[in-house]
Amino acid sequence: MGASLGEGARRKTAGSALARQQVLRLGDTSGRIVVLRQGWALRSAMTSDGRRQVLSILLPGDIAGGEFLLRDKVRMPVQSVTPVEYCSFDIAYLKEITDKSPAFIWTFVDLCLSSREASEDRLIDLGRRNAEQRLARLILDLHRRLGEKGLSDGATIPFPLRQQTVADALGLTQVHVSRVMRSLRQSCILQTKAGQLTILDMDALMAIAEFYET
Amino acid sequence: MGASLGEGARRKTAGSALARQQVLRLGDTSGRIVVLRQGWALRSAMTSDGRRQVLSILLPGDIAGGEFLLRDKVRMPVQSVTPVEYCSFDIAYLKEITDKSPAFIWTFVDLCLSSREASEDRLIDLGRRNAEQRLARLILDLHRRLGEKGLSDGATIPFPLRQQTVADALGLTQVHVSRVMRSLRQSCILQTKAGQLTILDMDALMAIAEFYET
DNA sequence: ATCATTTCTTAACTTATGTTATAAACCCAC
DNA sequence: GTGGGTTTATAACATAAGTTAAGAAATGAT
Repeated sequence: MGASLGEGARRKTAGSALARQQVLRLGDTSGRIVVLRQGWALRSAMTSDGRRQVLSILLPGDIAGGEFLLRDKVRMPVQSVTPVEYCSFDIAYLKEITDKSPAFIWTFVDLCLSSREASEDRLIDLGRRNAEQRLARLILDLHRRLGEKGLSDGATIPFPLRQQTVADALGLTQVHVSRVMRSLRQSCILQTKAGQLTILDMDALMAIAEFYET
Repeated sequence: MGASLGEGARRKTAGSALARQQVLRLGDTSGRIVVLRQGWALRSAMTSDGRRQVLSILLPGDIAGGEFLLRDKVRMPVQSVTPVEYCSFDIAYLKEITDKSPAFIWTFVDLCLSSREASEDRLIDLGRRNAEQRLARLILDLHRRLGEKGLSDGATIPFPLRQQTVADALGLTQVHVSRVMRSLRQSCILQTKAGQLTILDMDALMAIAEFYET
């Protein structure tokens, strides 16, 4: 499972994990900020009766452990989708940095706020949009984020997510995700092949996602 | 509409509004942090086809404008439910404070993170829980928050929300909220009267909300 | 290549929630 | 207190999404 976290007071550590591993376990004592360097991961929660809700899909550069300051235990576990590489900082290290250059902390506040915005956008999706809209928006969001990181190839993006994972992110079932994907494929809006997803009709996808009309 | 915001560079201003007024308008230039002092308010978003999603229900002491640092325009409008009183700080003022006592900023970071946790909890509700569970959790959440602020009377809390508002918060319709409330009333789990809500059977409500079983 | 496992597809059927409509209850201004 | 607007209750009906199940396709290990 790669170099593990929480082994003493090392300022900065690096680690890696295979696909489908728990990277941060529920209840782990963390005290560290984890940054994903390579690969895809999920931050998710389980309900008491075993349903899963994916809270965020993590791409390279994203911060995995966000609760570090609020609580000493990991509340939302993180698991790898693909093989991943990550690094982590001790929180004490972050505090040292900000003591030296206080302005830096605002970058960090921005990060917190923008992750809140992201989760509120998902809230609107789950509360007020149907399955097709939710899927369209998820794909466009991934397309944008991957593009910003130089990880997309035009309209084609890597897409390592299982349908069950997409379902857990969108508050749907795997069967329904399959239905909606079929519909989008049959409308020639998108195409999937070998872990890649291609947007064939960006306008149509954006229309479904309500990215146009005011 | 009370003393308005953004009238020059005043460090701190106070204001008030009647019930059902826009307190922060979409697109307003804000640059200020608004703290609710009295009354209830809503932070909400609209979809392009006019559906509303309530992102958070604000109680006295809560921060209304959260986007101030990320963007100069209000993205999620805030409207009063009851008559409200609020005060606001210029962001520059916050920066001054944190320059003087840098440790204070961590309180602020905590605030950001805990509001993200709150919205992620809602995300789990909307993605993976049914209408009855969502309503039970909303009521328990309000009961807890009001209790912490000394605004509840044992099992009885003020409840100024319209069913439509509850529906917009839970991703449901007003009609369905009415149905679920009836069911909870008929099960003698709760009671509503004159803008007050009383939890008659806390155990049953917590069981529905999945606050027990692991 | 072959087998085992996982994931995806599809169909038939069920259900929770949405929609529409109407009447009753409530609230407030005069 | 009366009257008009808002909010809630309820019913009948519609539909998006869930459930279950079984086979096909993809993936991974040997």
